[in-house]
Amino acid sequence: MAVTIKDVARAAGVSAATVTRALSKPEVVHPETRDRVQQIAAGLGYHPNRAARGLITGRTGNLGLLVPDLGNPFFPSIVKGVQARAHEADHAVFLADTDEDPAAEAGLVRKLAKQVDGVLLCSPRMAEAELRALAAEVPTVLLYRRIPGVSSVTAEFLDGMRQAVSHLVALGHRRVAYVAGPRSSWANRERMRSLRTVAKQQKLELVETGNVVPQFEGGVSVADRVLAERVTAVIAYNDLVALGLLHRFAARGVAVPGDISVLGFDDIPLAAMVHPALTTVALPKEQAGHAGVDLLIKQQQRERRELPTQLMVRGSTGPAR
Amino acid sequence: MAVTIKDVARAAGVSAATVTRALSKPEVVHPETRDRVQQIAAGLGYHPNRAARGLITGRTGNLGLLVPDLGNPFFPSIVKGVQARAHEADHAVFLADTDEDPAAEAGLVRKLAKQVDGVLLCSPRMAEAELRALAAEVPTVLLYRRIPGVSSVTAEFLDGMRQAVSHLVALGHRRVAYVAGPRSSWANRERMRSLRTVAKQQKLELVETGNVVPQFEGGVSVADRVLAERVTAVIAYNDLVALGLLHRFAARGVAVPGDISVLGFDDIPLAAMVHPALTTVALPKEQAGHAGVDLLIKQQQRERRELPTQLMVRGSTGPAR
DNA sequence: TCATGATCTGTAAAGGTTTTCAAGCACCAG
DNA sequence: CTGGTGCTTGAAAACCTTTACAGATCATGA
Repeated sequence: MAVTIKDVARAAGVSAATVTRALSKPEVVHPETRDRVQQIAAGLGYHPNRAARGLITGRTGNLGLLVPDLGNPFFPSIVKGVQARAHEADHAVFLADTDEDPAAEAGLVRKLAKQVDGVLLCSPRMAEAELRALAAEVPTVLLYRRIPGVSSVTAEFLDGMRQAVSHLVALGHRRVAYVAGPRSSWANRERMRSLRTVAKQQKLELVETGNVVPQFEGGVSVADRVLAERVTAVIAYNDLVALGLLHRFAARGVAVPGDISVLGFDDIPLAAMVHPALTTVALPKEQAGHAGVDLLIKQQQRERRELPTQLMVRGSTGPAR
Repeated sequence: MAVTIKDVARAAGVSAATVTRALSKPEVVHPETRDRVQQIAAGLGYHPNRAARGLITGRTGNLGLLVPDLGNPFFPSIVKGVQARAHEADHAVFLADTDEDPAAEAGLVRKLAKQVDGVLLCSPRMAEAELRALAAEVPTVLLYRRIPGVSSVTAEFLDGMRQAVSHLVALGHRRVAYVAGPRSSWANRERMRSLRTVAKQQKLELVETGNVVPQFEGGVSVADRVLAERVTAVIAYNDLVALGLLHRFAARGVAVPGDISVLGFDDIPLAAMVHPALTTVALPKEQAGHAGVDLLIKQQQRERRELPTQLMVRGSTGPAR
């Protein structure tokens, strides 16, 4: 049913080898033959079977991409970026959603491993040792996580935090809360660390609450505790949590930014759509996807790329009360 | 480098055939041999190369999934559903984002075709004839589109619209606007048709505006035109457009639902997070993904499944002014 | 003891492609 | 006319599995 290289060969009156060459190394075959073969291949709608090709070349033209939760709009943006760049490079992408289950991650990767030239692991919660073992089996690029000896794409968290804190300090805030994300998350540890450093530098008093699930509900659940701390501003682990805070504040009649300023992290598309629009530290998402694919395709091992961040000032932050 | 069936065979002192059998048809090999082989395979971390297997069995264990825009939260939800069910059935999924480009769709599918057992086409904008041609080449299931002779999963749009309109009529609305989506979209045509039918039945005066891009910006761009129509309620093509309306209304100081009620379609996660929360017709998303995968895996041709819809009444609709 | 059958295992072919190697051919210089 | 060179092509092997077929072993019943 499917048209194979033999069909083309027969139709063109040449051998399979010539067909392959006409399509992938056009310069080595006689122009006349080449044109005829190409024409016939196109006419028959022939596309090489990539699985068969992969078997012999060792390169499948496929990439694997693991994300923890497509429900968080941060990740679809990354997927979009990966997807776009992979497509440009004529690669297809396998997607797997681990549903925030670290235990499932390694297994999923190993199952994919044979079918791909490499995998992009997005914010994996996996233990470092396991991650390292995995990276030894399959070419791996980490997105938004960094461990020694493995390629990664991250963002300048420290600089992002600095922008955020400077913004708050300039608005007169002296005591702010941080709503922490999952303890096992590298991103959370990194943000926390950056925030502590910057807060100390800028003499900002920090109140840490959490840890919450990195979702809307997490923000809702911690909002009242934040209010009880009598801070004038709150920085959330990510935008989804910030939106949860916003939601609960609105329900309780707490004015934003009048009574309290709210600052997020990620800059998901949503952040600009709500009222008040969320001030947030924008992380490169599609670009991270692009960079990750580039690293993988160029087979660059142990390469680190750190992309810039940008504070997006919107309506949810204002002068301290 | 990768461990193949031969490695296992050698280590176990048996032939490759026995290894295959020990793993996929355990009942036909001697218990003792079977256990030994299985143990060694596990120890070596052997996983059959699915590409090679696919070559001979004709089944790859892969599914293709095409979506128009991951930036619209409606689609990640579907992807999540597909992904989850596919994984249960031990299938991997190829994801492709066409970026709302109908021309790219067919090409993408054809490139994937050889590597998958079937494709899930989500809301394709492709012309019906082309879609039909494609379905003849690859087992195909349409998600949120219906054409004769091709399996599909859709939702009860008509019933959803009836719920929505009844809700508005009960609140005293007599004249409402509909913001239409892309003209080429089947979903838009379907919603439009349902709405017209229901509006006539319930004596609701309908003002049609649009067509807008099915995104936040689309809603923003048409909001003022909607206000100029002096309607007391507006139904948007989808939630993203509704959020755009909400945004622009808030910016202009138009009270929702005080001055105008807003009703969406889809029930994306976002809808419940904004203020006022969006009243919307919930479409099954993850379930649609599940159903689609089931149809594909069971190889059911020309099967139609229509899932129920549910009006979610939230804060954005209220009594007519 | 022999034939029969059941149970278990190995050999070889197949699937679609790429690549290595060698062969065929035309052309040129000697 | 001969040997060499360069271009173009085909045959065959290889990639990793699965499966049809046949062979081997063993026990059973006659």
